Amino acid sequence: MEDISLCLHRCVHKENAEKAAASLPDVSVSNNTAEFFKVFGDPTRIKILYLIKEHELCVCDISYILDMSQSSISHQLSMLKRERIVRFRKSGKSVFYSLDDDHVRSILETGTEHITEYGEANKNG
Amino acid sequence: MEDISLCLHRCVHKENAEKAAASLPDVSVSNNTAEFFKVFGDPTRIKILYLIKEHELCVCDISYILDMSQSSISHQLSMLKRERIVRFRKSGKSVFYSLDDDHVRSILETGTEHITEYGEANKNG
DNA sequence: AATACATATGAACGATTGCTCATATGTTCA
DNA sequence: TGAACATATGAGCAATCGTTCATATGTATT
Repeated sequence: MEDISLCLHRCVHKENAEKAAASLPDVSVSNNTAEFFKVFGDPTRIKILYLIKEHELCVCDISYILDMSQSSISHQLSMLKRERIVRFRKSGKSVFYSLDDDHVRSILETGTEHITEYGEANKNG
Repeated sequence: MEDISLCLHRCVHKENAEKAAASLPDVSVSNNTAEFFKVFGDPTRIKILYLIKEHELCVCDISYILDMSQSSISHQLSMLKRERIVRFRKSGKSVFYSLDDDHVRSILETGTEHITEYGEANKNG
C-alpha cells in the first residue's frame, strides 16, 4: 500500500534474503559470467568445442565436418575467441583452434554429464 | 570443381578431422547440451543462481532482491526448472528454489573462476 | 606482381529471447 | 465459501542471435 516495495513487508524471508543479497557478486561479474556461458548455448558452438576437445582443427576442417559455411564457422570461432574459450595457432594459410584451458574442458564435460545423467526422455513430459 | 566437398581435397587435415568427426557425439547430445548451457547465458538467471547457491529462496525473495517483476522471475525459474538446474520445495503459498545438484554448482563456480581469472579489462580492446 | 587459397568481417534478414501485461492456478485465513 | 496472497503461464513486442552474402585481409606459389 505505502510504496513499491510492497513485497518487502510481506512474503520476503528477511534473513535468507539478506544473506543472499550480500553474497551476490557485482553486476559486472554476473554480466560477464552470463556472456561467457552464452557462448556454450548454441549447438554449432558446442559441436565445435566437442570437435577440438582433444585435437586442434583448422577452420576448414570444422567447416567440412559440420557441413557448414566457412563464414558461419569463422563467426562462431570469433565469438569463442572473444570469451577466451578457444585459443588459436596460425600456420601458413591455416588457423588451428583448440580449447583454451581446463576450465573450458571441465565445464563442457560437467555439462555433458549433467544432461546424459538425467536423460532427456522426460524433459517435455 | 568436381563436387560440393571441394574443401575435402584441399585444406582438410584428414587424420585429425576423421578422429574428431568420429568422437563427435550424437546431434541430440549437442543440442541438449547447448540448451542446457543456454540457460546459464542470461544475467538475470545467473544472478538467480548466485542468490540460491547457498540458501534456498522463494520467488518473492528473488523478485525483491533483484528488483524485478514476479512474472519475469517466475518465467526464468521455469526455464531453470525445465533444464534441471534448480529444484523446488513448496511450503504453503511459497515455493523455495535451490540449486539442483553439484554439477550446477561446479559449472557456475568454474565459469566464475574463468572470467575472474582473466579479468575483463582487455576484452574489448 | 598476379593468382589461388584460407580465414575474417560487416550488413542484412528471419528466428529466437526476455520482458510486460493480463490472467489462471493454488494456498491460507476469516 | 470468499478474499488476499504467492506463484505460474500465454500472448505480444522490442531486442538479440545465427546464418548468408559480399567482400576484405593475409599467406603461399608461380
